[in-house]
Amino acid sequence: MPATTMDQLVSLCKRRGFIFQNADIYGGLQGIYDYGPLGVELKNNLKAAWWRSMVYERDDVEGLDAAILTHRKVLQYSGHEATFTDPLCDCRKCKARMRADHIKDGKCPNCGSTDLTEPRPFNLMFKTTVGPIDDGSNYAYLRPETAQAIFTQFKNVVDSTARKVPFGIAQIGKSFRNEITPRNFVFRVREMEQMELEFFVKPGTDEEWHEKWKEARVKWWEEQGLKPENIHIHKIAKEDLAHYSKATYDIEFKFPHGIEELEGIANRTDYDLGNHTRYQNELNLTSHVHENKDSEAKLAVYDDQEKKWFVPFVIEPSAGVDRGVLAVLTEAYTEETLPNGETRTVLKLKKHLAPVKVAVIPLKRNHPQIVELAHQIKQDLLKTGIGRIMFEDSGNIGKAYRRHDEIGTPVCITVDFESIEQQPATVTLRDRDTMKQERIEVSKLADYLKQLFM
RNA sequence: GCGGGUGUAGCUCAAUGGUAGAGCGGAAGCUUCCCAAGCUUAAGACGAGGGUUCGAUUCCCUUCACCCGCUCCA
Repeated sequence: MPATTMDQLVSLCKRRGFIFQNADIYGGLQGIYDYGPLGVELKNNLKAAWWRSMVYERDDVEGLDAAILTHRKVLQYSGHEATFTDPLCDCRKCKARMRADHIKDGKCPNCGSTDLTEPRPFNLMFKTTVGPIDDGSNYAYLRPETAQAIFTQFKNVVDSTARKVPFGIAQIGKSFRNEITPRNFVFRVREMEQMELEFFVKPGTDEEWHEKWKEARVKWWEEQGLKPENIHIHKIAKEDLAHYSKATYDIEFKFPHGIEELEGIANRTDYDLGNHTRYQNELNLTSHVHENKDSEAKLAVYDDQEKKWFVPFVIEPSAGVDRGVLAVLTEAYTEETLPNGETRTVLKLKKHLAPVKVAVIPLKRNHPQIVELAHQIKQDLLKTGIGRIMFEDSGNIGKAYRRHDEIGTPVCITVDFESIEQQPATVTLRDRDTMKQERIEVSKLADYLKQLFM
């Protein structure tokens, strides 16, 4: 089977209502996309799976949903404001970062090396005015990552939950980056959604936890349907690390446009909590932090055994929701040739991700009794709580099946003449992947589906 | 941001300096209708703006978006 192309996915996404270009009718906004009727279901399902695995199934993680608008100081002390606003070059030799216009003759002013990166414009943060007066002084940022609020709320979460290290705080939400080149559909976008966990550990145990989280996250992506052979682990070279990171693993996936990052798992050390802390000198920080007289907090925990305060290290598994959706779609997209030569497009999504769980189809759409029974079955099955169940009466039965193959509906239920003529009433269940059918009593449907989907 | 390419209906494509045609899809209806069947009916497009021209979807300019490289990292 040929690899899925981006064009195939873009076309399917638009045709079936997964993802649309934002402001389409006005020409579109670069790097901004909207999720349509099926896209929102798929995305919600993916986020729910993450939340369940991160928060519900663990005993050491709490959730958070912080604001998008972000206090300037937060991003000043996080290091974002300094590194995200001007065209900058990095020296690969001494790791200094400098403004492009401070470089003379292509040499690093720090060490003289000529091994510099290309100038990169770092005006990556969106600003907006807060309050009615727009004189440029009252502004806030749209957060460039969800992580910072987890750090700034660290103490509130600890105080309100009595959590002890090791523990984590999970958050799903929108982030904004004014990317230079949005590209490759929803892979690189300016408004994105992240699923981030900041996991706080005792210094010294950080490397061990880093490994654990790497394994756990790969396993999770496999549970979302990504094939192991399409997943790669990439350890970031030291000279390429982000300003806050001691070590980073990328979980990469074979997207239609190439093998690229799906999730990053960084060891952020004590950099962030340290930077947002006022009394830094008392804490034996390992990171190089900026003096902070604006913060009122000591973002540290007390070690009862050693009788001293310490700043936890942070392991951060940070995944892109939009990239996740793209990856899952890429993997699920399948074109099969049927015996009669027809091509069948099937989205072989994992059941828990499928936007529509079950389609209920009347075999004949203008037969009142059949239609009524189909409606009734749909309403009854809704009570199972397995997710979206659709009443489907467009076209003929073959078209309905193909339509639901293409959007990944795992099960189609068809109400036919036998359903209304014989007792006990039965319907047919059709499996998306095998196209095989079986008859089942209507009274047993709910239990059957609950078992299948839960 | 730089270089290259693309832009015709929801999707895939066609034609043309004289204002557009198809397949599929979508809508309504008929058909005891189980894998894109058949029949009937109606709907639907030249990305946007400007210029040249008697006349532009076609030529030119600008712009917007997408794709491919450089870049990148959720």
